[in-house]
Amino acid sequence: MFEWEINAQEGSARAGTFYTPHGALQTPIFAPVGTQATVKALTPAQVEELGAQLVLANTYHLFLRPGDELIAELGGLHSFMQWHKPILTDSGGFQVFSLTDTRKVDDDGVTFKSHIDGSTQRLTPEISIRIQENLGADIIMAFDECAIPTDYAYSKLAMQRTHAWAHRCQAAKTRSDQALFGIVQGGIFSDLRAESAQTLAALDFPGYAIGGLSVGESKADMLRTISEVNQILPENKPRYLMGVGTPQDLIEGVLRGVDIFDCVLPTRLARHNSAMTLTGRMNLMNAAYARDERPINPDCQCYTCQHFSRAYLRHLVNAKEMLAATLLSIHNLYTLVNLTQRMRQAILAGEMQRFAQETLAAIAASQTVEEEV
RNA sequence: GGACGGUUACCCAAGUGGACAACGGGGACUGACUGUAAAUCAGUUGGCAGAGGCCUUCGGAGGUUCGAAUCCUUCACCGUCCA
Repeated sequence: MFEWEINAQEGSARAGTFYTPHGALQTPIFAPVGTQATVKALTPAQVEELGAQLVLANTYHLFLRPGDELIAELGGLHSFMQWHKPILTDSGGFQVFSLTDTRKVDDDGVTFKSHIDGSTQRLTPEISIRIQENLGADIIMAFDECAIPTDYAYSKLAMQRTHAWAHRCQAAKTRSDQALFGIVQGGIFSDLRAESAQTLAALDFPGYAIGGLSVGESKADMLRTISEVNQILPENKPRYLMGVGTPQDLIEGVLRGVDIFDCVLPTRLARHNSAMTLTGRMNLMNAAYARDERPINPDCQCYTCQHFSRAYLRHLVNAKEMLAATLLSIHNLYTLVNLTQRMRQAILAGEMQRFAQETLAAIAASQTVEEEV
């Protein structure tokens, strides 16, 4: 179980297969985020139809509501949410970072105020693992501390804590049918990232995540950090870049050896009326689309683009109809999932460099146009 | 025919002598969003100029006043009631 094979490699880019109890992941992949055991606005059938192989859910949210023990009692997350392909649960570490005002971190763990009812809650590596074992995902994440990536002193402290917690997560883990991934931290600092990657590599996880990026640092720092970390992480394990991202980020990530991505962007943008394309975003609220009969992207094969005009989508968005969120979520997720599928094909065919160059050039060209306007 | 009440920007609606280009909603327009406290948040919404600024507005016309969306006269239209 949790065997990882590299099917093809071109430069640092890899096409691989990761075997889990709920099926094999053909990487590179983009995983839709379903924080509360649902990819917002979509049925599992729709998520599957657009080509997603893996869905992410969240420890913190499901622990607070409806409770991990309840989900275990009901047969686990797969059965509960009726998603029968692989699931990854995040450890709650990111909430430590994002719930800035209501948390207290110490070496043992984190005390939170619940965003739902204000009650005081506690997460530690052991509690996070217990929750994730109750949820029953195929891939579970070590409990980590994410920090503001440009603060050296704090990044170092958070990194050290993350390492100690990674040990404790391994020790607390009891199920053998779940793969526990370690998370590299260290902000944008080369020495910290190197230390973090080496320390975690020595712990021999079945997979590794790069955390703490795309949270405010520059794009150059993010890309440099990904390269540095992946040079150290073992090649014979999958690598997961957490919380990324945009089409450009996915291409740049794959070029630097990333296998798995997740991001809320496609589904959030969809609910906020924006359609993603490889070359930019389209705000469907804009009056310019009122009479536009074209699909969002004439080259897109998704359900939304195969059936609906920009004019109709603009109407749905404008009228605040729920279907707008569904159709835009399908399109946005398809765009990223399809991009990772095309990158896999390109790597298998030995054409990834060319594909990346062409696509990145098109993205750069569209951004230049926007700046001139 | 008479008595009251009303007419404010795209719509609803506050304002009853100076702090009013005019509260607040809605609508419209625009922007942001990267391991989801997010179907959210922010900005603009009389015209002109790169800000201070200038010009034109509160049903129409006229008047009082240093000054009017606010007071007076009159006309128009809408509503309720009495003949």
